[in-house]
Amino acid sequence: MSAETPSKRRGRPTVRAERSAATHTPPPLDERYAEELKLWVVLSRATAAIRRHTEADVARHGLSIAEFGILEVLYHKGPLLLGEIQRRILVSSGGITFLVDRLAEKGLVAREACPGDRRARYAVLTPAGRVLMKRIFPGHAEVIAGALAGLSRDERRIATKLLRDLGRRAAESAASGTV
Amino acid sequence: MSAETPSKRRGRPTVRAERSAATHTPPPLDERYAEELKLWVVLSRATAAIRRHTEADVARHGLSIAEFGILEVLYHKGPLLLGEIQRRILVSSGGITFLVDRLAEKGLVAREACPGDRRARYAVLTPAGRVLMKRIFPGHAEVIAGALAGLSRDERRIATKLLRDLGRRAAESAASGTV
DNA sequence: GACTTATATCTCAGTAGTAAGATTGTTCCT
DNA sequence: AGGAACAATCTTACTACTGAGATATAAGTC
Repeated sequence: MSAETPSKRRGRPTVRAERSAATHTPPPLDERYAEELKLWVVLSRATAAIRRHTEADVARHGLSIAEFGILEVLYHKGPLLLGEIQRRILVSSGGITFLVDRLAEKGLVAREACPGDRRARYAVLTPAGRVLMKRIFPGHAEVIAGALAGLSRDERRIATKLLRDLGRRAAESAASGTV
Repeated sequence: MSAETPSKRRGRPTVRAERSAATHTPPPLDERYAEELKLWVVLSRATAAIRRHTEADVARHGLSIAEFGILEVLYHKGPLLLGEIQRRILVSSGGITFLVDRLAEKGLVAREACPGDRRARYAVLTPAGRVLMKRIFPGHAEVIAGALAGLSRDERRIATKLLRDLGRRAAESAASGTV
């Protein structure tokens, strides 16, 4: 309910709004969960708005969010099995193969055999990948911090706690379905 | 940092973890924005977890989230111009055409001419669409409420306020790019 | 050691969505 | 009225990603 872009609405006769309102029979009373629905709306919207910031930032370097996510996790955690990355960045099994392929083509990531298990492959950052992350990660962190600047430090702390609880519980009650 | 699925890890020799940790040179100090990054992580994760609930629910009726979003906004607001829907559910201009086409094929939505402006089209719920929403919306609201049950009523209220502020500000500072 | 079950990744077909530009229509200005 | 500028939707080509199944490997059981 706050997504209305101001927009000069030049070519828009006012007939429309009236009509919109006029023929509408009021919704059946689903007031019961109004507050919950509202929370879900603001949660989705906030996430989408911030994601637009992060997408725009990584796009400047020719990366998608998912690609950047892989680079970031490798940058901070070191070599990881493809499946481990998959669980962290929440992408399908086919997706992780595809994404690592593409990062490999770009020369940012390489696959390495896993000594103890010949089914498994590690993804590792190449030197070029590491250099790239070193160069762009700090700016990315700044973009995120900027996008979160609508809250004070204390508010951010509270939000973090609430969202952690919320996410944990929601993930638990979602049965089975990761892949 | 909490996405590790427990998983019985039967076929997984322990060699791997050691190696992972061993060859990893510690990340350069990006402690500066650690709290902000954390908030962004829990925010994304919570949203993703809840979205999985909502997706699973609407999929039972053969709908995608975007399709459901259109039906819902029409259900609650009455006929709307395609552009208005687009701004509300945050999809590209091509996307809204595609989605309304598909809902029209399913017989849930129809296009109607706009009396005052022949470029514009209204989307309206067909009787079948209205019946469907009447039938499935309450259950959907319940699913959402259930997914949010990790927070108490007071916590939800606080979260709503914080997220509204956060989203508003983040949307403002994202220049231009809606389409 | 053969068999069953589980795991890790990959392949491939299909889907949902985006982005850029085309088309058609509207308003403003002279 | 004529033309410039702007707006709403649609078209088309493309991309990222999903999901089901395939392949190869591993571990536990008898």
